[in-house]
Amino acid sequence: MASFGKFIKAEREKKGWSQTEFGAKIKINTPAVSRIENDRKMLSISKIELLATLFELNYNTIKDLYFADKFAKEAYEYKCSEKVFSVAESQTNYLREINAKQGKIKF
Amino acid sequence: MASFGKFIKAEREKKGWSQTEFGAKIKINTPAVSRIENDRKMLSISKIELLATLFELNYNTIKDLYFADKFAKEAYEYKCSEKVFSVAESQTNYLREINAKQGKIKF
DNA sequence: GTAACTTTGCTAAAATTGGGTAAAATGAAA
DNA sequence: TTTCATTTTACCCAATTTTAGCAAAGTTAC
Repeated sequence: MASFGKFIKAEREKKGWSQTEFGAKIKINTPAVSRIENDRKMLSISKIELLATLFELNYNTIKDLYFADKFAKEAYEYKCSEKVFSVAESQTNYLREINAKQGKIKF
Repeated sequence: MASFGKFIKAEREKKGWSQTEFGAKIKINTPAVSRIENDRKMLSISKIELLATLFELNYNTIKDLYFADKFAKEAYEYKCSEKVFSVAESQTNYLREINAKQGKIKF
């Protein structure tokens, strides 16, 4: 995946929709679609579920792609090292773990 | 690293500073330090360089830790799968690659 | 040239962010 | 128990960021 925007463009074209047609389905106008597809702006997270439905793809997969894109761009912008994601991953695992424990304790 | 906030607290305590003393050094007040250390708010990215200097640690390492924390929290909040970071990593690598190529072409 | 499609410049409202103050809460020592 | 140092919380705010809108310009294909 080059970017989330490029992914959206490819899926839209697979469906044979113009930017305007696609935009009408997700309730944004053509210029906004253009900016999203060209990575000038991000689509709102609130529309990801509708997007998955329109493209007939798994919601969680799309959501992952969305955040992966977001993180990648930020990591690139701030010149993070390649280690940043492994650190992030272990921390996310830790967060899941302690919150699972706390959930159990409360129960 | 449990979180960036906990990392800051540990380093501060190693130096024997109170939150108030530490806050004076980075020009934020005690309640703000408390929030940052307890992961209620993020420290501004603009202060990361000063932070590295105060803790006598490598700037790029601190910056990585900062973003790793940010990504981890977001990935956790939105229940991303464990794959999100590997996707992000390959995209970041791709971004570096195409921008290196473009740099060369322009040159 | 024309029509369909896409992009850009400028704007705006809403949301987010990182911090402040005042006061409450906590912890340790006497 | 009291006191004092330290930390946390409630409430607030200015600045910034964000996604989108409109109008118009630009591009592409026929």
